[in-house]
Amino acid sequence: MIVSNGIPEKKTKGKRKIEIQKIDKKTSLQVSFSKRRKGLFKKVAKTRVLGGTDIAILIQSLGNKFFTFGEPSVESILNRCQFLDDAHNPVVDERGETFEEMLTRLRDKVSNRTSHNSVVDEMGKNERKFRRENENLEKMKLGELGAFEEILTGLRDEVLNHASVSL
Amino acid sequence: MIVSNGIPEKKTKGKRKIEIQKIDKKTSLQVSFSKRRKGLFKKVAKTRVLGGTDIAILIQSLGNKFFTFGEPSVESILNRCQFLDDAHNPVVDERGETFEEMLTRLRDKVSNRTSHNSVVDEMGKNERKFRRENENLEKMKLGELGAFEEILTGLRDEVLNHASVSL
DNA sequence: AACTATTTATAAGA
DNA sequence: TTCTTATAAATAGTT
Repeated sequence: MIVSNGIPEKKTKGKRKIEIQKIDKKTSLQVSFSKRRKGLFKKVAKTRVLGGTDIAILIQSLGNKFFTFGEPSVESILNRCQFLDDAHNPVVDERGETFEEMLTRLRDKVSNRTSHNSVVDEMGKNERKFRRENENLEKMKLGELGAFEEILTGLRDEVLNHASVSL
Repeated sequence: MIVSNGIPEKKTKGKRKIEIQKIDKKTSLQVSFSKRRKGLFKKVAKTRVLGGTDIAILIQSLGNKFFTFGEPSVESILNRCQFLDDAHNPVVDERGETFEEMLTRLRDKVSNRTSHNSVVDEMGKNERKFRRENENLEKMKLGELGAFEEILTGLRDEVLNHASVSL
């Protein structure tokens, strides 16, 4: 900084305090967004490491463009949130079951209703495939899993009924 | 700040530059996370206003506790993202199908593979139930729906195979 | 949780 | 959009 006459010459006014309020001028808005988005993503990345946490962030800009950032991925974090209610407590259905409990019951129900393990195995295989291919079974909410269970068993019952055989 | 002998006495070492890396000490980690989470949420709120955007952020802490923040709401922003891929374009699968197209094909496929309309009806009934109870079928991405289709048809094929009948 | 020296982010300007 | 720079804002280490 150049000093003359004992008075510091300031090349710019530098950063100044601003009110946090809507910016009317469109170009200013876009500049502000661009800068702050960059800073925000940077801070998210740092906070993730320093806080030992996983973070997902999704921004929808004025032009409806989406900017997302997540580690390990936005998807994986959203998936983990699926079984939490708004108060971040584990979701249970009307039976008071958690997700894992319901999965176990579904398996038991199917295995008890037939001696043909192949059917159970196939369900398991498909379930694993479903899980593996989509990494998203956990995303199904309890209500969805209940409906899923009904579809599977309902379909099986219907098919067996029309085939007129007993497995 | 107290000054004696022309030398400023520094009460603390102040903020110091740190490496962005995993913090081993648990208490330090928690303090760092707590401070940064607060700062991050504050910045999200400011960026939202100054950038004229909608933002959702989800943090899963080490203790698996979730912290979320979103305006207008986390849910609403996630919903808007549901059918966009990572490049934020509409999702289509390897067939080039959209969600609705795949739904239609699934129905046709099932109805063409059997003369027993009851099976189709049952699937439709369950599907409607699935849709109605969860308001969430639309939420399933194409990949999930494909796997869902495979589970249904795979299970049916397996059952029919073991029942040794042809519908 | 509070303090504060310092780092980091950024508003305005170019 | 990118660079600069003075300043505002956040925060690491300490108490």
